Amino acid sequence: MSTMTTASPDALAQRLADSGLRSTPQREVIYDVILRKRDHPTADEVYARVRADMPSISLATVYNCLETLVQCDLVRAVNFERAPTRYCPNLHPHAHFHDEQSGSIHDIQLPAELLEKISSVLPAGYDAKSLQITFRGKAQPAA
Amino acid sequence: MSTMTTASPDALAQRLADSGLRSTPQREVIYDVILRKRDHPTADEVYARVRADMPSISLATVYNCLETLVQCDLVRAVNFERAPTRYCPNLHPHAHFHDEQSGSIHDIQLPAELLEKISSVLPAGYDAKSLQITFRGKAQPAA
DNA sequence: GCAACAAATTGGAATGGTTCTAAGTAGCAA
DNA sequence: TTGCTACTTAGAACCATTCCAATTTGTTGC
Repeated sequence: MSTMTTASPDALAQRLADSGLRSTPQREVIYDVILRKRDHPTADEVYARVRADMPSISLATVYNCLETLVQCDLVRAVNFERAPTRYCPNLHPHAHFHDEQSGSIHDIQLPAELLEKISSVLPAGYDAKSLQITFRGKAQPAA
Repeated sequence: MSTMTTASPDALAQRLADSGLRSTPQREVIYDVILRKRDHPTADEVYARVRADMPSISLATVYNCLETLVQCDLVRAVNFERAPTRYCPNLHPHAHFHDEQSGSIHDIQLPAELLEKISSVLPAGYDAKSLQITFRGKAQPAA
């Protein structure tokens, strides 16, 4: 199926190959760690999780691999304020809700219809390649 | 008139007083510099502009004063990716368009109706205090 | 399998925007 | 004045990230 947007673990080698890159143990474990727990870890958090499986990995490699995964469109990098970059395995278009109390990030589904409406506010001559929508506030844990 | 959202230069002293803060020459000149040229300068750019009027000011003070102005809701701080924070004198709700070629930021007016629609996608329990919308792409200079 | 080349990883140093700190200055209150 | 507090200042510290130079790993052609 060619239209899937959430890649399976195997997709990694393929995507890398498509870009002329190699599938390495480091890239595999990092990708795996991000898919396993579908939250929004920072590079440091990824580093911590990966070291459980691969204690010898370096932080520089974590940064390098995350950058590679972002280039290959396998994960997305998101920034909130000036906090450390977070990495997001959700490749569908969506907004983020940043909970100020807990610091946690929640994905917010966006209807395609709304995305169109938002893009349509751009004046002529503006060609948007990407759109980032971030809410900030209080989120009560869902019952 | 109590509903104006773009403050006049005089509003500075009032707003500061409301928060129990003093109006200082440094705060005045920084606020003035930001209102004068309505773009999205970084702290460094503000520092450069302010030094024309007040050569002895320090960068730390520029950061301090900008922070104060943000607290008093006289300017807004906006972040793009991990680039230096920019300061925005436009207090109306609006989106930003980040032109990848020139690096410049353009304000995009948002209809109130659209803002409501966007906020309405939040599930129950999510209480958003602020909303940031950023486009990224190519902008042709308007004719 | 081996040489040769390219890609990837590594630790540590460097970078750069921002914040912190401790000292000095300035304005207000008794 | 004497104090008190707010504010400014220079420089050090911070910290996420990137850079660098050296090594390791993988791949390709023989």
